[in-house]
Amino acid sequence: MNQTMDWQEGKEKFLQAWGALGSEWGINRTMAQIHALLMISPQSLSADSVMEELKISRGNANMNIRALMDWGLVYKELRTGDRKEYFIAEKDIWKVVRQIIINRKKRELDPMLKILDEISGIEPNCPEAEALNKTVHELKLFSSKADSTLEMLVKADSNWFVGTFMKMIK
Amino acid sequence: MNQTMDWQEGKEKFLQAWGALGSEWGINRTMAQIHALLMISPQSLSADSVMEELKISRGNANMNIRALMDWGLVYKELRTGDRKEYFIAEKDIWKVVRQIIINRKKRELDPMLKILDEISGIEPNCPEAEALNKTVHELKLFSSKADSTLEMLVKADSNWFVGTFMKMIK
DNA sequence: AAAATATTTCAGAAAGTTCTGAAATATTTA
DNA sequence: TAAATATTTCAGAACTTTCTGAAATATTTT
Repeated sequence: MNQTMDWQEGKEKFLQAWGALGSEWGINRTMAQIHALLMISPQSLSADSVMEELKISRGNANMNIRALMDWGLVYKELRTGDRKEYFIAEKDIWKVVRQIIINRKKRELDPMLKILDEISGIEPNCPEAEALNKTVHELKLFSSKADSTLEMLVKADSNWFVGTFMKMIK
Repeated sequence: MNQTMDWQEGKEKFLQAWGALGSEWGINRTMAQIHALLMISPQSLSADSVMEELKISRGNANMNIRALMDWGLVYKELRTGDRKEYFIAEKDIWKVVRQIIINRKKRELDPMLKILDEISGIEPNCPEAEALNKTVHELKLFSSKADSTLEMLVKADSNWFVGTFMKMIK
């Protein structure tokens, strides 16, 4: 019989999968797993709960929760009459993706555009220099387009995206 | 005086920048640098030239050139009367990006969709299970959309993309 | 078929990253 | 202000990834 998966097993699979995906994206495994755990938690969790659920040390939990907050993917939540801090993840997947785009764009695309500018305009006095110039020029065009596309995606809200953009590709 | 950068210096900056960008994307530094080197070379290069230019070992060069060929970003070129193999990079940046999308989609998005399907339909008999179901459901919707968007981008050719898509965001 | 040359493989070394756990610091309560 | 509790930091350990270089394999020439 096609026995339905139970919650515990589903949760574990999900944490695993999200952690693996994270590593492929240069986000570390634990950071991705903490994010996943918070995404599927109905309540906010304390650092201790995170440590226990994922079997990780206090230092590790602290560092990665902090990083998630820096990325704007996790918020602190204070409960009155409780000294601990609790953490809650952004659950709107579109907002999550948007935060990630913003962060990566800042870290990667912007520096790349800067360097391409610096390399522009080398004296084309040999085939090598010409080839370099050509590649740099094309990359600049492409990056600027990518840049404005991402800018647009970041500014657009979820509904606009689903409505307008998705209609286009039907 | 605003002295223009010379070719050697520009090349080095470019190789550095591309290598760094690669590591942020889970592509290893050397692989990215070999790709960059081939992108800005007017001629195809032998493994030996790559080794010498980037100061890397034969094994390293071989492994990463191989990986680049697997990704469809670099091709082998044979010269008549020469026993060595020469390598040349895909220089159309749009094709490069397309290959990368294809590869990453296969490695990441497809497995994620598969796992989300497996986790679907857990008995919602507690708030935890409900929250998991909700997250999984939303991720599935989002991933399918991302999937078809990428499918479209992959099928579209460069000109279509620049014309239609870019006009839309003006 | 032997010599010359080119390519691939892979074990161990080097480099890079992530994690632990205990100490330091900060904050709240009594 | 001292004790209790919570959070942060960070040196070294554990783990992961990447690289080297020499040996094995493959290919071409004589």
